[in-house]
Amino acid sequence: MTASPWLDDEQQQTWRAWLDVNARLFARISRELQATDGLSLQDYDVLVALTDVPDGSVRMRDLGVKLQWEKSRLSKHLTRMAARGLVARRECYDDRRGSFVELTEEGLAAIRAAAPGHAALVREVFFDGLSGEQVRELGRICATVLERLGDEG
Amino acid sequence: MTASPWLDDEQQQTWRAWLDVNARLFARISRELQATDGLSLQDYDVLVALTDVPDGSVRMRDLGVKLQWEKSRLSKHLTRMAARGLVARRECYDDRRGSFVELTEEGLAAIRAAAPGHAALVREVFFDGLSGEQVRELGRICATVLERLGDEG
DNA sequence: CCGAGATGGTTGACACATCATCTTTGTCGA
DNA sequence: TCGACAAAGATGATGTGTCAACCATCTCGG
Repeated sequence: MTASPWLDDEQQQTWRAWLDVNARLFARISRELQATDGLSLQDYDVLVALTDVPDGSVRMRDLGVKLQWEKSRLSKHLTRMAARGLVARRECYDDRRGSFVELTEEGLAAIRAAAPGHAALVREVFFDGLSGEQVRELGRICATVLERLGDEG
Repeated sequence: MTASPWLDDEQQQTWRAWLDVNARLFARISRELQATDGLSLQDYDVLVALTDVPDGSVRMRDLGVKLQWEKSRLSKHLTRMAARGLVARRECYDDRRGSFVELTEEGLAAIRAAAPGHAALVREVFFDGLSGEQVRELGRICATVLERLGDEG
C-alpha cells in the first residue's frame, strides 16, 4: 500500500482485455441462448442448479448459497420463472418460513433442449482456441483469484 | 459439430471457475467503488473514457463505439450522469443530429478521487496473486478468445 | 416459557440494460 | 435537386439487480 497504486502497462492491458473478453463473451452467449432457447443465462444457471440435485427440488436458501445470489434477486427471479412454468414453489413443513423450488416438466425439457447448444458454443468461442496447458493455467489463475476474493464474495 | 458438444471435466471446471471469478470480481469491485466514491462501474468507465481524450469532450457516437455500448444505453446513462453533474452535453454544430459529452469539474474530481483506490483494489485482488508469466499468459488467452469472438461482439 | 435477536423470504423504490420505435438530420445516387 | 435510405440520438415498455424495510418464524439464553 505504500507503493504506487497504479497498474503497470502490462497489467493495464491485460486488465482491459479481461474486462473486454468478459463483456463480449457474456453478451454473445446470452444473446444466443435467448434467441435459440428463450432462456436467459440466469434462467440457465437456475435450471442447472436444479438438475444438479437428485429430485430437482431445493430450498431457496440453499439455492441462493449455491448460486451466490442475493435473496431478493433469487426470490424475484423465481417468481418470474414460476410464472413461465419453468419451476414451481412448494411449501416447507420443517421450517414454515422456508420454501422449496422444484423443476417442472417444462423446466426439465427447456434445460435439456438448451444444454448441448450452449456447451457447443462455449467450446467454440472459448476452449477450441486454447491449448490444454492454457486451460490448466487459466484454471490455476482463476483459483488463485477466487482465493484472494475470500469466501465471502 | 459431429463430435460430442460437451465439455470435458477440466473444461467444465475451468469454465465454472471463470464464471465464478467474474461474478465475484465484478461484485466486489463494483460494491467497493460505490461505497467509497459513490460511482458505479459504468460511471467509472464513462469517466475514464472522457479523461482519455485531451479536452474531455467526445461525440456520443464515438463514446458508444469506444465503450461498446448500445446507443440507448449510452443515452440513458449520460442523462443520469448529467443530472448528477458529472458530465454535460453540448451541441454539435457540424452534424446537427449529434451531440458532445464533456467532463465537468465535478466529474473530473470524482474520477481523480476514485482512480487510485480502484487501481489498488484491482491489484490487490487480481494481480498481486499472479506471476508475471501468468499475467502474460492470461493476456494471450484473452487475445485469443477476443479474436474468436470476432470484431462484432 | 418468554422475549431478544437471528433467519427465510417477499416487497417497493430505484438504478440499469434491451428492444422497438420515433424524430431529426445527413448522404448519395438517379 | 429530390427522394430513398442511413445515421445520431431520445424515449417508452419491460426485464432484471440492489438496497432497505418488512413480516413471519425459529432459536436460545435467562
